Formats: sequence, C-alpha cells, structure tokens
Amino acid sequence: MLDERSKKVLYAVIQCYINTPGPVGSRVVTKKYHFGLSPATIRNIMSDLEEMGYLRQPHTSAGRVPTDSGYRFYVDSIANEKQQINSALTAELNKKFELIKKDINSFLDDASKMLSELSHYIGVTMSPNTSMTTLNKIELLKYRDDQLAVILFTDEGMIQNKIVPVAPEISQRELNRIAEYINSRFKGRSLDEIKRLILKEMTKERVLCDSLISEAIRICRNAFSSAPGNIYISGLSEVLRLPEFCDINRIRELLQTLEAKHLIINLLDNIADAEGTQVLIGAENSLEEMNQLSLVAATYKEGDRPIGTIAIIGPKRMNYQEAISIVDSTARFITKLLS
Amino acid sequence: MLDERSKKVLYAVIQCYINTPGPVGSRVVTKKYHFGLSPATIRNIMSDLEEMGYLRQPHTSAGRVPTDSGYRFYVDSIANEKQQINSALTAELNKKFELIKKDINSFLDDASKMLSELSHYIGVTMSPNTSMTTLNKIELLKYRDDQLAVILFTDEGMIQNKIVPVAPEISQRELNRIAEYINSRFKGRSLDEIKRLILKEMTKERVLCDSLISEAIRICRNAFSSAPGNIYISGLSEVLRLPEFCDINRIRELLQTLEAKHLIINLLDNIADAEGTQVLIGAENSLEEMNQLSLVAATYKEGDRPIGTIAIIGPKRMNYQEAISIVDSTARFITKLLS
DNA sequence: TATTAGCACTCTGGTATGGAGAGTGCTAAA
DNA sequence: TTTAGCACTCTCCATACCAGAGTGCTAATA
Repeated sequence: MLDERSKKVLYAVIQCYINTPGPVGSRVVTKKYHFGLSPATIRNIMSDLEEMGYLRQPHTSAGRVPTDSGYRFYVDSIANEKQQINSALTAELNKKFELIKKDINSFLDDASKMLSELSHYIGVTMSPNTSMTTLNKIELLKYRDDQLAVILFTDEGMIQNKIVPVAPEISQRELNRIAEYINSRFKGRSLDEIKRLILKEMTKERVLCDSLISEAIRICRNAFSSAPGNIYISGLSEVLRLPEFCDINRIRELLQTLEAKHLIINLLDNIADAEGTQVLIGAENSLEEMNQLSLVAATYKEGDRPIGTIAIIGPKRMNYQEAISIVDSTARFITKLLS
Repeated sequence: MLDERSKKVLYAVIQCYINTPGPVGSRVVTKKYHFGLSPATIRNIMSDLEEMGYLRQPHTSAGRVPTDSGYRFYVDSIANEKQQINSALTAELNKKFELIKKDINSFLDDASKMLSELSHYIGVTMSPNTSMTTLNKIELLKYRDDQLAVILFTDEGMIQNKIVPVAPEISQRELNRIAEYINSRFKGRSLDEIKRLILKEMTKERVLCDSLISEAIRICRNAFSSAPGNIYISGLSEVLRLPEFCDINRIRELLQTLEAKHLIINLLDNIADAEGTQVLIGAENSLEEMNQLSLVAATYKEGDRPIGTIAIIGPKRMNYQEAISIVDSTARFITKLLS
C-alpha cells in the first residue's frame, strides 16, 4: 500500500498535470506544494510511484505523467470524500431552467449544452430508454387514408409519434376502440413489456383471423417497435481547445465515433444500471477511439427506476472533482424535474 | 472577356487544383492537358489570368491557385452546360430509400447522411420551414391536469408536438371543439399565416372576455409559436480528411459555427427562395467562419412552393460538378417523395 | 537511516543553415 | 506569336546546434 506521503505526492502530480498539461517534474512539485522536502526526495518518491504503475515518464529525463491506474486511484479517493454538491451549480441549474416548460426531449437537448458549458468538455444526454419508459396513454389518429399517426405519451413526459401504415377500411372509431383497449390494458407498463405481451398475443390470436383484431395487433407491433433513443451531444468545439487534441487524426476518429450515435448509446446503456456517478478512465470504456478520453456518467430516475443517462466526455486529464459534481447535480435535477 | 484558350487554361488549373491541392505550375498543365503549347506560353496566359483576378500566386515563383472569382467563373460555366442528372445516383437514392416509410424528419436525418456519404463533404438538411408548411390537421389532447399536448399534422407529412399549459377546468370535449374550429377555419393555410390571424383575433376578442374563447386563443398562440426548424448535419469527420483542415483553430471555428445551428438555419433560409441549385463560394456566404468553404444548396418543394433546403458544405476546392449533381438529384427526389 | 546537495547525462523544442526542387519572369531567337 | 534558355526566388526538408528542464546517481549530512 501507499503511505500518506506518497499519496500526497501522487495527488500533487495529478493536480499539476490537470492544471497544466506536460510532464511534471520534481522541482515544480516542491514549489507549488510545500511538503518541506527537497526535489531529490520527491524524485525518489516519484520513482517509487512509477514502479507501482501510477506514474510514467514519457521519456528518460522528462517529468512524470499519471497513468490510467494513477487517475483511477485519484478518482477513487476523491469519491470517498463525501461529495459535497455544488450548491452554486444547483442554483444556476434552477435559474436556467425555471422558465422552461418544454417536453423532455428539448429539455435534454438544452441539458447537454448546459453540461458542456459548465464543464468545458463534451456534454451528452440521452432520452429515456424505451425499455424503461412506461405507457401513460396512446392515441391513434387516422392521418391519411392508408396511414395513421401513433402518439405515445409516457409517464416520463415524453411524446413519441410514429407513422404506421393502416388498412384503409379501418375507421377512426375503430382506432379509438383499439386505443382504448391498449390504454386500459397496458397503462403503466414499460413499452418493452407491452411489445412482448403483444407479440405473445399475436401468436395466440393468429388462428382467430378476426380482421379487426389482427389489424390492431399489426398496428401495435409497429407502434411499439422500439425507436432508438435520442441522444444529444454538445460542446465538440470546447474540447478542441485542449492540447491533447492537437492531432487531426485523433479528432477525426473522435468525430466519427460521436457521429455513429449508436456506439455512444450502447456505451451509455451499459452503465445505465450502475448506482451513483460512474467514472470510466481511458481504456476502461469499450470504445477504442475513446481510449484517450474519460467519461463521467450518471443516470436520472423516475421514482427509483433509472431511466436515462447523462455524461460528460473529456480528456483523461479532466477536472474529475468538478465534472463529477456537475454530472451528479444535473442528474439529480432532472430526476426532480420528472417527479 | 476571356478568349477560349484562356478559359481552357483556367479550367485546367482549377481542375488540377481540385484533384490535388497545392499550387499548380505551368509544366503540370502542359503535361496533363494537351494544349499543344509550351510551358512558357501557358505561363503567359496564367499571368494574364492572374491580372484578371481569376488566379493568384501564394508567393513569387510558386504555381497558381484559383481565387474566389476564378471558382465563380468556373461554376457559372459548368452551370450553363445542361446539367445531366446523374442517373446512377438517382437509382441509388431510390434503392436506399425504397424501404423507408418514416416521417419526414427521420427521413431528412438519413438524407443528410446520404449527402455526406455520396459527396464526402458535410451534408445538411433542414426540415420544412414552419412559415411554409400548411396545416393539415390539429389535435388537442389533454395530457395531464394542467397540460395539453398539441399535435400538428402538416400537409408535408410532418408531425409536430408541443406541450402547452392549460387551465384545469377545460375539458377534453371543449378541446375537441377548439380543435374542430381551427381545423375547419385554417386547414391548408401556412402556420405563420395562422399565427398572424390568431394574433389579430386576439386583440379583437380581448374585450369579449369569454373565458373559453380566450383560453382557446391562448392555447393556439402557444401551439403555433414557431418552433425552430430541425436541422441535420452529417459528415463532419469526412472533411477532416482534406488537407485544408490541417489547422485546429479553423476546425474549432467551423465546429462552433455548426453547433450554433441557428446560424446555419439563417444562412440556408436566406437562399431558400432562389430557384435551382445555388452555389456560394467562399466569402459569398454571410458567415465569416465559412469564408474558406463553399456551399451547394437547393430547395425541395411541395408542389411549386419551396419548403425546405438541403446543402453540401465543403472546401472551396470542391468537386462542384459532382456536388451540384448530388444536391440537385436529392432535392428532386425529396420533392417527388413529398407529392 | 532518511534526506539532501551536487553533478553528469539525456531528451525536447526552437532556431539557424544549407541544399534540392519546382516554378517563375524575362530576354532573345525562331 | 510562340518558344527555348537562363537566372532568380521561394518552399520544404534535413541537419546541426544550443538552451532548458529534468532525471539518476553518488557522496555528504542531520
């Protein structure tokens, strides 16, 4: 294990590095943090820390740089300190959103901008996962002769609409009956569950051959086919300020990854179950293109159920303390807003 | 004016430059294009072209590079050639979209990806401008006690929904009456027009103080408050391949501009009226950050009315011929799809 | 025994230097 | 009017060099 003094030096190096990029040397550490030790001693300690894998030297006779394990150690330790929620931040969130009475999707769009503005990194928000959201009400509206619009209201305040082809002979009255049936039968259940139930029903009813029922089931199957969740990404230009993004190819890779939104959705879905604020450092996330980046994520909830994820993406050399606080406050804020 | 020979040399220089970046010299021109002239003669012609402002030298004793006027001349001339629509492209468009029966917004999202994939530049599509779209049908659905959902169907196949606060005492039956009234009175009119008419009505009715009517008007005002049009931008990573994007600061500026979507919306709105495919070269567009880029745009229509804009954004050193053809075909395709 | 001062060594980053290569403009000849 | 020839210019690249920062090691010190 690490003795107290070594820990302090490690934190000092990491904090130095977060403030100003570039290898940090022993002299700088002694100057900025007053350990009452000479550079030579610090050098010895740093050499030990290197051996333990928390620091590394880009090249001989350069200062030290934190490794992924170094960051991990650091993040774990600041997580242990009781996280004091930044009240100024919460106030600002309240101020920014007090006037807003939008549906949740435009709200999440704004929230991603917010995340990025506050952190100066990339802000990401995802709309509630369809497998999580629960049906509040469905409306089926005949739109054209052979098309109908499905309007899905969820308990979380989302409105989804979808165009579904329909047999021309079905009347609005019949659609209303179908909608009523669905509402009475499935209200409060998750969309995924409803889809499953309907599929089961379908196999059962096939023998019946009642044309209205079979049409209804077809409509439902379409209506509840899971739409990919929306994802909002903001602040790309922010991170380009950072010196780690000096390589065009890396920028391109990152942009490519972020444009392939399903990749990010997957990534965030995977951590959606976890409790509290998650931090993935460097290669801890599954996307190779994001090996050089870190991700701070949290879920927002409806009641106790986590239903969606928000995150900040930034360099490994990130101000974790602040990022965690921002993500955490924002997630809580959204949760409160939903209830 | 320019004699035929000079024109050919100008085109040769521009095409050379489009194919391979970097100043093009007289020798290269004679080698690639067989004018039957010596480098020295080409040099003289190029010198003339420079004097006329179509070419310029990055520095003495370098080859020549096209100026904005040079590109303009070139683009105008290829526009005069009867634009043969790339039938292979149209076929591909048909193939890619034949299976798709989505609402127009997800379609436009796909279309922007398409534009960028085909051109290898940035693809932009905008959803129909609310001032242009016409009301097909409105539905008002009580959602919670103090909120109602407005569902707007437009003739162009768009569905907009909005949450609007409402007095709790208003019943669904009353909402239906309001919706019916709006439908009967305003169907087929543009949303902007409706908004104007309602505002007029409002000032008139204020004296009446009938609470239902005033509530109805309040609802409508909210319902028709113009939502900013959606805009879909794809292919950022594509353009980073190009050598003109070697400067990080320029990339950041560009990203910043593209993230401020209202800027792009304005830009495209301004050219929405124009007939045919528009080309804006370099500083011809109003955004300073896009001075080094060109924009090829066209509108799609519903009947004769142009209702939305699509575009390709790329370097000034763009394959205009191809870009114009792609934008043109895609715009026509969307127009056909809407009818 | 733990810490420190001193020193030689190493690596980076910026600046000066010197062709090689590509292209031009000009002049004189065809 | 076109072309060949030539001197000149400018960029790009590789090389060399130096200052600066930092290390590791050794020997001295508390």
